[in-house]
Amino acid sequence: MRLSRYFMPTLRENPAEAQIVSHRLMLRAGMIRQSSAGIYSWLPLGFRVLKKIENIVREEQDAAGCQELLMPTIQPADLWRESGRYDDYGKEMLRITDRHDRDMLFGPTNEELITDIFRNSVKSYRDLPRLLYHIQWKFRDEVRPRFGIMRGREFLMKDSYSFDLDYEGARRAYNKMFVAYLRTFARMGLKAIPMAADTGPIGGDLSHEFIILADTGESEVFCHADYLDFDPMMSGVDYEDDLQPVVDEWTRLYAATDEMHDPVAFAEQVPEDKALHTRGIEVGHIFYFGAKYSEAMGATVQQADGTEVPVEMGSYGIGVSRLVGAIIEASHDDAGIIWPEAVAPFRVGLINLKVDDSATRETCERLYAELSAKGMDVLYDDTDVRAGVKFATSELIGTPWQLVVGPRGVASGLVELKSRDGDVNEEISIDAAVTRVSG
RNA sequence: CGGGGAGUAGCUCAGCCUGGUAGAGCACCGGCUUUGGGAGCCGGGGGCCGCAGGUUCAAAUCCUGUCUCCCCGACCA
Repeated sequence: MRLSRYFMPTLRENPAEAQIVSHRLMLRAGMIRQSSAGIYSWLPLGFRVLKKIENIVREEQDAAGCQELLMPTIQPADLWRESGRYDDYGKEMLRITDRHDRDMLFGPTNEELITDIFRNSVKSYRDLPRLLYHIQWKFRDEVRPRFGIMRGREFLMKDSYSFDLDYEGARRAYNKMFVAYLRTFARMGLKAIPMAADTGPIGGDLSHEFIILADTGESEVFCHADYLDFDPMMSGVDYEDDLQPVVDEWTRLYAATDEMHDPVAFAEQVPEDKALHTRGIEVGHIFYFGAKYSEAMGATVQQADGTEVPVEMGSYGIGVSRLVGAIIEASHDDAGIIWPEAVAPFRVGLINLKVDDSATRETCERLYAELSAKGMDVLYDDTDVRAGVKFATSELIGTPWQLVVGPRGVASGLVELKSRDGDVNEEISIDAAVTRVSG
């Protein structure tokens, strides 16, 4: 993409309303614009990142045997009356009346809807288990939206739902999602730690929040420091295997958010030099809730012996839009965003330092063509502004690689290769640059 | 939902106390100069001063109401 043609309205100054770093940087980099409190438009740059994150989530869900569908944003109130949540949910639920005076709502989540779909179509234990998900916009009318995209009212969420005949089956589904989540966040360059979460009236130990550590996080967290050295990408996971050992390994050490924190257990289980007390951002939540909805809504299957039982269910969420902010919180510096490669809007920022110099321009055009031909996402800064502005913009939007082309280097066949994280900064030949960046 | 703050140009803000018909920097347009880290000079364009009502000869400024946004707290992916 040529920057001269790209819609990327950057801001030099910090908008007054943005307090935390991810919100500031997203506005400044031209990723989002606020429409109203907690509701945002995604501009091209932000949208690219959102899509990349969404696709990683999708690939890992698919790999775990979860099947994608798409449910509507607007739901009928009657389904929620069946589960009893229409009254329980309170003002967070955006209620709408259609022209026929029917009560509708903008879905904050989809348990009722998926249970309705399931009960209408599945009658036999032979059709179990099932694992379904969708990636859809949700709306929760938060009293006080804040932190930009991280705590908006409208947000993009991946939510999966499992259906099993019994607890053992539900546990297998839970474990699949547990492992899929570890891999999903790791692929985005995040260290997400599963932490014990409140299971509410259901009880048991099948609820975990996946938290990434960041000083600006909303929740206070306590965990064993060894988690930071764990490798979530255990090679060749087979989702048909028994995943319990993996889950056990990841839940062996102490990890809890403040609401589940037990200071005594923490002191007993974690040596002082390993005790980590910091803040975190919740990016995922997996939850087993048994027959809560299936019972209320009559989602039953017939067993081999002819008797009917309500299915055992669980739900598994990932805050897709929140992840955009969370990744920035976890990866930035004073100059701007430092994107992990997997989610970067562009892999390479190609900077032409002197657009009216023909040799420089030709080199840039050649690099742009060759990298594009290799399938690299390149943002080519072909605009006629001063070098300092280009560097500042490039660092603000945080492309992992920066290729700087100026007349001085071009004269000797060299360009400058820099990595946004500061690890690489060298002058190399044009051919070598293509190879290095494509690697 | 309780407490606090703010709405003036695309962005950051001054002007308001003490009413007299709208300003700066950045951004934008034109020109000249400059050109490896957010350039300089000259000339321009752009504002129902959030909205409604009131007081006054006169309101961005004073009064009342209202809407919106932000922050702290309680609540949540």
